[in-house]
Amino acid sequence: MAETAKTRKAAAGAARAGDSAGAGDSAGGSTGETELARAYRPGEVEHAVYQAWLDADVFNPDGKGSRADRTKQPFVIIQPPPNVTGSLHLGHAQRSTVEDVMTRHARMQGRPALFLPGLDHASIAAQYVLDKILAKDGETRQTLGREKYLERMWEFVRTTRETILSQQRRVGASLDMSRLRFTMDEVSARAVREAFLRLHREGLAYRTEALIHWCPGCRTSVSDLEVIPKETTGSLWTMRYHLIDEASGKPDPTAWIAVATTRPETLLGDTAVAVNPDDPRYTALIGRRAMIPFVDRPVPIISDPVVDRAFGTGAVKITPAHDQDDYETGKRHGLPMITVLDDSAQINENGAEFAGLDRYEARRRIVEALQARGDLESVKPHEMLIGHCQRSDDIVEPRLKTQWFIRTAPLAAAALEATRSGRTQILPERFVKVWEHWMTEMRDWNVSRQLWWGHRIPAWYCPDGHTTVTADPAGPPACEVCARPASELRQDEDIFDTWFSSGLWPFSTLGWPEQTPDLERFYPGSVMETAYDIIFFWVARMMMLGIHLTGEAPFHTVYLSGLIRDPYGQKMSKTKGNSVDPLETIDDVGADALRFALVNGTAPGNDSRLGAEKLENSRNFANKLWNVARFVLGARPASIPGDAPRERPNRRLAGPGDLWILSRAAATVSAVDTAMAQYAFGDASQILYEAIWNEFCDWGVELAKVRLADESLSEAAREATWWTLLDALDTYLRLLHPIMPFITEEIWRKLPRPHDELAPLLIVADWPTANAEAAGVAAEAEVAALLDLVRAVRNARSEARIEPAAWLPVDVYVPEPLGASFESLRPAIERLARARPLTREPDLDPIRRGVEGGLSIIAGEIEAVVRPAAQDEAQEARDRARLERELAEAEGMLAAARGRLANDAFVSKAPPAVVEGAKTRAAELEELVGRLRQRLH
RNA sequence: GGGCGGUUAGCUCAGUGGUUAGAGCGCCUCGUUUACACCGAGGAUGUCGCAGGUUCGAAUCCUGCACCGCCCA
Repeated sequence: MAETAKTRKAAAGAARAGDSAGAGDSAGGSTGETELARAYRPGEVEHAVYQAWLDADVFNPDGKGSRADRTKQPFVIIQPPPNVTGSLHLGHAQRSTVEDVMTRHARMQGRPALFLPGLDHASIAAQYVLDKILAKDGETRQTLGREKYLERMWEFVRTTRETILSQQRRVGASLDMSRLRFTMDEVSARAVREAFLRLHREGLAYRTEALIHWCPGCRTSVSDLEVIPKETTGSLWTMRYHLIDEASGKPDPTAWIAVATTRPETLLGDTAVAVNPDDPRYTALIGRRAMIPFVDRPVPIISDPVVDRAFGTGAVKITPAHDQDDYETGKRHGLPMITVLDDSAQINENGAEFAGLDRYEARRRIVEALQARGDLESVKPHEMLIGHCQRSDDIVEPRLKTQWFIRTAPLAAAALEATRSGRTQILPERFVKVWEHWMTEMRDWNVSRQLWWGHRIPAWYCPDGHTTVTADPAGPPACEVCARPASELRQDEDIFDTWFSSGLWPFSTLGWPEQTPDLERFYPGSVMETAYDIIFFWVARMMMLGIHLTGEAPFHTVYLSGLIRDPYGQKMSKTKGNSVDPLETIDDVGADALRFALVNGTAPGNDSRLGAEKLENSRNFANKLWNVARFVLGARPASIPGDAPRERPNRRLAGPGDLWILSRAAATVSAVDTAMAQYAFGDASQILYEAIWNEFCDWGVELAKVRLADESLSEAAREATWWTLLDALDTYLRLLHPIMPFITEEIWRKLPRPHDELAPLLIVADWPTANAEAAGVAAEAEVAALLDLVRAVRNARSEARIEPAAWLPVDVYVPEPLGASFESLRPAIERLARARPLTREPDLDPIRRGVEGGLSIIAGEIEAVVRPAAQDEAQEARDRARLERELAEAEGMLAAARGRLANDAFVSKAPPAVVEGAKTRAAELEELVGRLRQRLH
């Protein structure tokens, strides 16, 4: 690429062609002319900049444009793979941004930085979406059949995949696309098979019949986590089961036991009635039998301490095949387990005359029939929690199924140990408690899904019921128990829970189980960034499987992001219609503004709201940066040729304002470093916002303007000022680059480069180090004092309602050691305070005596008088009011300071530095109060 | 029921024991000083949810309470 070649030449010290031509070549003509557009137009910049990164091959840590130091610890973020079900929302954009900020920061620090992209097949979600699409054509999964259905899925996924990847590019994510992984590609598939094989061999994967959560809509089992309990008002029906007269073996029409239930239809599967052993009401009935209506099944009346005597009648029906508690009770008492619901939640053949009915239709008819028989005692409204499918919102039914499970106890213990020992750190820390609780309570993980889109479970069964598990995609050659040939074996119909492959993600993406160079080098990764709502779903599983299968925790830091909400605090969702499309936003305000808005004002783990206002503010910030760059580039002294390599500012020739700028920039570097080290990206963005806007633009540039235009200064001095602006701008661009990569890159490429700058692009340029020489120089405090003078004059003028354009005489007393700085900055102070003539008095008296008819200025130790052309009484009164207000404020603070110092406890117990500070403070206030009083006398 | 978080300016939010509690937006006054009106100058606005406690000192730490939200059962 032309730009790269050119800058390399420049780096070698050779003269190069003008910036504008070089930039124009690669910026798609947007910057063909030397001048920058008046306003920043992201649409004209972003594509070209992204292309420049791609062309330079800098996203790949080993790419030809990479400047990574291979001896440094790599920085690795494996991106949480978005679902291929549709398009990305703001939450994705937020996460991509945060991940990208970290990656870019590490890259600029010279570390090999890998930000690995991926996509998740999301079985259940994808099938849910595709089924809806198919339904429009009157098709269903079943009518198409497995093979055709999967063809359609791959077709669907090809399109969404492109959408998602292009969105990632628009956001500016510096993903290494050469390492893109999909959870359904062969590398991932191999990892899934191998992981399962190992777990099975170790007895950590087992197959058993157990009660699982069944979603009739999705026609699959789902894990505990995918069931969302919802508060619902249902009914509590109390019905009578007639006792069996053991003599005749028939139900006694006059004797019954009343049981209460919220799901009458399950009575078809009842195999017992249970009471509490300590419940005197029922002691006599224990051991007798009751008749289940409609199915005419005699069942025992058993006693079990789990029965809550206070619930309903104190006697409960037991349906082991359709209720979690009953299942446990059934196992304890050896009760038969009768399934009465089929896959679609219709009553099956065990349901007598109700067979074939939907569960709720069956419920209605059963209640009617009970009432007709006189066996319905009562119906009451009942508040309860009902489990809904996370995906389809159908009411989930507990059902018996033979499924594969992962034994989680040993895995969870190891994961817990990793966080407790500090090998993996969870941020923010408050989530540790949640994590620990979850990890200690976890139940075995049901991984079978009766779906088609996903990794087929690599288990084969022979007619004798033996199980053979293999990692060979072709299947086993024969049953490993009885050696029956492959032709007689049948593969498990089910697929794995998507989170099973997701749990392998940190290493399957790097080629595991093969010991690839990537795995060797990039595993374990650095940071896992994700939203806190999938800490259990995903982080837990990555930790468990990662530690178990690789022996190492998959990352050293888990950074949990908050959720993005709309301006009213609502979760964004497409169905609510309040979701914000990241691409539309980028079209509106640019990717950088979106990124800034997503990071600014956020703290790790805290939800944040995003609305038009914030986006606008961010856009304005981008524009501000653009314009200050425009100014700086346009202010180049004529004595510096356009293609001159950059020089470090000459500190001996620089003015106090210049030193102030450099000092502030150095302080910003330190502050940003501190924030970045704590993952406080919101802080970093705020620090930069304030440094660039409130310091550099509002004061630094304004001071520099005056010097640049000052013909009385030497050419070299003016050049030093300009190089100072460039130096500071360069520092700010570097610091801001991780958050706002496009605009900073675009501006940076227009800056003259120093001879020793080796980076062709900002993205691979060095992260700044705080310049110790520049930090905290004495000039900074002196300039700050003089800027206070300017502020005080402006304030007084404004409060006195003097027209801003008027130039007014100002007499000022400036004590030492501020004199030299004052003289040096005099032209700037004149201009910024609209003070002319600005007369420096050698001592205070003439100032104080001359107050009559003027505005009194007290700025620290500097005092001044502003003389309006013709001061009227009203103006004088306003000025007096201002001073009185200032006096009252100062007196209040002085009283507080004195009070503190009068307190012996404070003086004796507070750290000496604090006491010292308070003394200084009190003295200053005393002084100020004295001055104000004098002015007001 | 258990846990976590929140409650700070009109709104949205920063603020991990130390001067006078901040920002953006909004509000008021003023402004074509060519970097920027996507701007500039100036200004007003707070019982830091409530009640106790610890401390020389509390928005910040502790206890309790209220309200809002989330997670888990």
